[in-house]
Amino acid sequence: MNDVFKALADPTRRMILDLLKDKDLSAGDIANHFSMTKPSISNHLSILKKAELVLAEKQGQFIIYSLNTTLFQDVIKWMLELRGET
Amino acid sequence: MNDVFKALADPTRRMILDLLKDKDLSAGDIANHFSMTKPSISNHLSILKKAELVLAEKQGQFIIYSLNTTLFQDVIKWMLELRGET
DNA sequence: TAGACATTTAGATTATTATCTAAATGTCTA
DNA sequence: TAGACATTTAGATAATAATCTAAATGTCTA
Repeated sequence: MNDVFKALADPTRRMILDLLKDKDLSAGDIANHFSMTKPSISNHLSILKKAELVLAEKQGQFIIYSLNTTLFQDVIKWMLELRGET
Repeated sequence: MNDVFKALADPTRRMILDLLKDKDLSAGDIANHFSMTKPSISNHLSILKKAELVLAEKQGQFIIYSLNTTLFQDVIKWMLELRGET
């Protein structure tokens, strides 16, 4: 779960997840939402992908990213346990 | 919420929260659970305190730390929203 | 009130991370 | 198949963060 927490620690990466909530987007579309270079966004995407918070599917020359919230379950479980809500 | 995510990104700090789940502990008690110097743990505690994930109460020469899970609510809400469970 | 103890602060070092520019890779289409 | 476009990789730099030792601060008690 460490990769997940590390990935969530950066505000840009959390914003990317927020963007993907509404619809899947290409790397370029995502980058266009930020005042940051494409390689920087590409790096953030690779961190999110390594944490399995996003999925990447190649469609021709585009790579379409989508949200994967399955690991949120583990985080939520950990938090609820800390709250004593086993 | 950035401070919360930043605070949660470090495994030592998450372990400290796990420790405090069972009972409140002094800074020294917490430090004794780790193979790290007391100043390092003190630094981690200050980051957790800044994020409001722990509360610190002075009792004589001891400082007793306790878990504060109120902000977890915000994190859980954010995650559920991303999952489309508004 | 001197000394022991608990904790933090200060300052330095090292490791990690975020970001950039330039270049490489792969895909589409005229 | 040449060139345009989408994305990533490589390599460098700068900002953050984790950790340590040494010292300071505050509190208790003999």
